[in-house]
Amino acid sequence: MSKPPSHDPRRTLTLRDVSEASGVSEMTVSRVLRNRGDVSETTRERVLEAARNLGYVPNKIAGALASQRVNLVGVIIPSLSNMVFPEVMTGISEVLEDTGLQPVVGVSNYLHDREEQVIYEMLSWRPSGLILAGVEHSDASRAMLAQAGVPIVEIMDVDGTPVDSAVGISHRRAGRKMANAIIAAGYRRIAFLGTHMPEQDTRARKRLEGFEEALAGAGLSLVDREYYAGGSSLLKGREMTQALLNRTPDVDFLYYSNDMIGAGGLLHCLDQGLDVPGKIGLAGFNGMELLDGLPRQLATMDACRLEIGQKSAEIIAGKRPDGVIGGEVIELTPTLQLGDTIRRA
Amino acid sequence: MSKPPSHDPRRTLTLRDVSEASGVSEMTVSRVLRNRGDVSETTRERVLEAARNLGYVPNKIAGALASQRVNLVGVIIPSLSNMVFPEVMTGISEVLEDTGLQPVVGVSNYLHDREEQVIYEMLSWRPSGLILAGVEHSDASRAMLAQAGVPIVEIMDVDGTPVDSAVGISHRRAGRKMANAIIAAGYRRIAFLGTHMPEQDTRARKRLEGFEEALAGAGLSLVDREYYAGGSSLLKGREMTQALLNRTPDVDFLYYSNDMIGAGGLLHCLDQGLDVPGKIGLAGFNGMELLDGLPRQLATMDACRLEIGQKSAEIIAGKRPDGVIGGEVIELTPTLQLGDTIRRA
DNA sequence: CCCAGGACTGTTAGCGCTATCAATAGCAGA
DNA sequence: TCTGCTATTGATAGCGCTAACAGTCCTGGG
Repeated sequence: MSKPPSHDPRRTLTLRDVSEASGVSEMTVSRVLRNRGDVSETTRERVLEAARNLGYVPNKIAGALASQRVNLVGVIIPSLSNMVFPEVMTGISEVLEDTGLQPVVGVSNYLHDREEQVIYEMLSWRPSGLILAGVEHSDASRAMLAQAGVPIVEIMDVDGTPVDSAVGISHRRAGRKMANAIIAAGYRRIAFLGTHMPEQDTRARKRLEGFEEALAGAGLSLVDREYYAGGSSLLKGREMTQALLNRTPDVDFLYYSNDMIGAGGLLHCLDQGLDVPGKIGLAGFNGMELLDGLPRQLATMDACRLEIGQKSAEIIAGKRPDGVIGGEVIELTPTLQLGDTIRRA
Repeated sequence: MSKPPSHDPRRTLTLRDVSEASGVSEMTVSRVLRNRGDVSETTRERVLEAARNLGYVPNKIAGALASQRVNLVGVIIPSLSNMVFPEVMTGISEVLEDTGLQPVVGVSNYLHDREEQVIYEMLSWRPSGLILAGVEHSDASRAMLAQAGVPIVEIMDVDGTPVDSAVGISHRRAGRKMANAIIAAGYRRIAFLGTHMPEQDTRARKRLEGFEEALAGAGLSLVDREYYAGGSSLLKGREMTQALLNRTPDVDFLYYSNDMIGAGGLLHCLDQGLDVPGKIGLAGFNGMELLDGLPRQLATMDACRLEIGQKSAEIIAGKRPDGVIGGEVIELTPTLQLGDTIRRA
């Protein structure tokens, strides 16, 4: 295609190489490559051709240092395999796409220590903003975030005090809402199945807390609970459900901490020929579209993942309509989908 | 906790601030913070305390520019919602964890143009290496990669000519293997259901090509095919399967391009009371553990995702046992799992 | 008591790019 | 012709950090 580069191939190219090849100053090359400032059309073309021929790729490290601007936005999530987060990412990318900002993903594995490291690592690249899941962080993390001097958006959860901005839902309220719907449908012997969550998944815990609160309000309490560790899958859901049903055969509702294990439970119940939702109801959390094709539609609650991603990115990009600068808390309202696993009035 | 910082809070902290606060030179601070070179224990502690009090976070941009070293590894994948890639990421992170390298994810949305942009963007940060999915790239992309001067690993697929190293499976061979198993089980009227993949998913296409090759070798050809666009889900699988069965009721095997739609198809067939695998067999691709709890285990083929991630990271980290430097091609062999949806001899 | 050598700390130059301002040219209006 | 602008290009000075080398001080052997 293009002429082979004439420079020493071992050395990496710099602006100077392009400048020499095109006969203008480095500054002019820089202007052309960034599309900034006035450059005559002829010069522009000459420079672009030289850059193309050489195969020059700018060094953003130097550029960022000189300009004190970095077009990166750090996104810190607990896990990639959770499927919730890829969808949030989609929302983020969507919005950032036409802002010149680029998301950079870090994974904390639900560990606060690990999160702290990732925050430190990210901040050391001086990103234009940081989006991170949850409002619970180590003291050191909060201190770093508060000092960072860039917009910080905590997502997924608004039950707590954010460092700066926050976008999410109230998981406590979500739990209450689900509980109320279940109670309203006449279920009384309700059990919970979910992550073993000492510190792990705070949001699941908050949902459960809200759930139990609402039960208590109706004079009820959980008749049994079953925890598991590790990734969620259909199989896990089946196993847990079987275990629980063996132990407490007379439950009439199974509340799962997420749709995946809920779906597993549903399959198990159907296999057993149980009357769903007549004798036993089920509900999960998350509104996983993925699972739409199951024999029955699992009752669930949408966590507004896409919207959370979008709104958080808008905050970072300074795109919020009202021109607010920081400290904004956006609470979204999850919709309850009764599906086919909670009986209707 | 710590004393409030005494510097102007608007300005971001630099080494100099820590140096002044601790009464040593910037260089010594740098040494302490990077844990490099000899520093007396007392000095070290003094510096660390000063840094902690101030809440100093090093500027890696400056550091990278000065040292010409960047501890970042670019990973470019087509999509996060595919579930295949998160698992690859897990393998990568696992290996990079104790090398001081940090993965940075970019998403190409299965578009070569977009991929080219992401490659350019990533290379402009001068990462220590690049891992990217597939061996098909635009000419410009290949040129950039070849010039980059850092290890490049193309993953998932080895049917093609990699720029540098590659780790993956032969999708063509995988398709053939599956076809042969299906033929051996006595199925004859075989249909394909999968992504509408003009350019989209090259690997799915290669599998199909291999599949059809093997059919042809046995004097067979696909009796029907059904394509879809968009993300895969159980529901999509159901719909496609229904459409295909309506059109061609006498098929005896359904070969899906991935497990998710395969699972949807399986649910549909079971709903319809079809005799699986007696009258009709099904197979997918990917070995999604996620789906393990389905009523029947779908026949599938493991794509070695975790291992691909690990091996590719090892190459970047220079950890390959044999000390090979580059240009290594590692072909992994996917295992066929017959599950419950291909009849046994 | 002197000096080699180790342990520790400091000084000097950039890394490759961009912000800023200066310089030059070209051209219309006074 | 001179002035005042605009359009275009260049020169200079860092951005915050680290590599490389240059001390400085102290210790033990001769």
